[in-house]
Amino acid sequence: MITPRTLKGFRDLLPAQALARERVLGIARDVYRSYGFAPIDTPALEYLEILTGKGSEETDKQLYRFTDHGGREVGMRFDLTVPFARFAAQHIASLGTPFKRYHLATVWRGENTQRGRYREFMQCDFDTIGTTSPVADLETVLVVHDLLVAIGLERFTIRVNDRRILAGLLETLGLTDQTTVVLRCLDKLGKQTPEAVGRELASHGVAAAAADQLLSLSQLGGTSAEILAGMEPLVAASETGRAGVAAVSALLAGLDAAGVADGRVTLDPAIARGLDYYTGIVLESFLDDLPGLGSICSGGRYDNLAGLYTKQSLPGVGASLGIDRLLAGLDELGRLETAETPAEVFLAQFDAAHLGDYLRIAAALRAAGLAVDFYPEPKKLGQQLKWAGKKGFRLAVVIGSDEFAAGTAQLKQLATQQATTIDWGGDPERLAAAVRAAVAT
RNA sequence: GUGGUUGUAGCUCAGUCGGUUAGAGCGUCGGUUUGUGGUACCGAAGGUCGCGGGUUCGAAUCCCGUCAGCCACCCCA
Repeated sequence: MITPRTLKGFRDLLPAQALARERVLGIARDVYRSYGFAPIDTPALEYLEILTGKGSEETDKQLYRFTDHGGREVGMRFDLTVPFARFAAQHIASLGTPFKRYHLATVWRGENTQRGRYREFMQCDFDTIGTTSPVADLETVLVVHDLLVAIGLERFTIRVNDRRILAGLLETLGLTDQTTVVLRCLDKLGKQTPEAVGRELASHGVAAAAADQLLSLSQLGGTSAEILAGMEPLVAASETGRAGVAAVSALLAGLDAAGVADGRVTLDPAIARGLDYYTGIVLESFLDDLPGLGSICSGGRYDNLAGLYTKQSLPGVGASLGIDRLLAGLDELGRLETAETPAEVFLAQFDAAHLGDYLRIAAALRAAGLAVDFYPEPKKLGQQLKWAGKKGFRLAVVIGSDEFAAGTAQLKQLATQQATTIDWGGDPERLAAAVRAAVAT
């Protein structure tokens, strides 16, 4: 006998979990579409050379890779952005720019697992390429905001920053070639003390005076206006830095103009992002109640990514919802729905002699747009109802020989056990209309 | 990948200094006069004690390995 089991970091989803995931996927799809993003798909496997060296050394290590039966070096995608860059470079001639796409798909990373951190998980990406317009940056943040609101989150914060601000300071300090290292160090400020980060910077050869300036930039606090004011003198000597500050300032103003509530999006100079390819604005999103979970939706502007595959300039900006991490967080917060059925209506099989009537009724209900589960056995009604209640149906339709004779039906709200009797006179369409009204309440 | 920690019925756990057929609650299934569920009563099923070795007369209990979960590092969704 072979032990049934799954690989480390790979999971089965039971109906309740799969329903929750599909629900959020549907929301993401709807929000992305509402901004005009179009769906695409790409293969799970790519030539290894497409995937390596694009994210960072770390992602190269985490890449699932193998040699296929034809001797090709193959990798499994570890995110959706790098495959998209390849996709864009390959198809841009027929796509035209600007091009907006979304992509909901599974990715794989061979790293160590933890809560909300798996080796196989889904991402919900959306990106706009072919434009450097600040409007695209603004729209990216708006989409993330709308998405988190549509999911039903109330307590979340989107933190934004612009990499050019730090890049400007690094330029001023003559540390441009150490950008990646410095970014990684500063990214830890949420978890480590400034002193510890300062020591780590020093260990990488950053002079104390320079480290002080970097830390003071990253630790700027207060209102967005105060943070912006604090940034200006630090980057005044750098055109790049000034551009970054201006971009963030314009972004915040745009969000305000778009009606985004105060506090939903905050300027956080410490947000830097580990991936090498970001060049402009960066954003991360956190559940206020679970800061330790990490970012559930992150992104930014990357103006050089597609340059690895084409000479054509393809700037891009976008973000990605980590749906499995989000669901792990919602589960921990007790915010996941427990229904194990996608159907709202339970049709009891009361009297086997009326099987044909039940089938006609079920068909009429389905034709009316309702999802209906008809119980397959004429079991004791109590048992059928108990089963229906556990599965999470909203409404039970109970029609026995008495009801058939009288042309009535009992509609029972399973959550409250409240039952009402309606007349349908043997007309399945009338019954369907009544059931639809009952489900809607 | 490195370090730490945990692993007993579907779930949450108990198992005393290693000692005979491993327990509880919840859940599940059946029943409590053949038309109505979440409360009550009765009964039942369900465990290779993660897996594999070792020590021992004897191991769920000790040792080693391995797999998996969690935590930190790392990195990120």
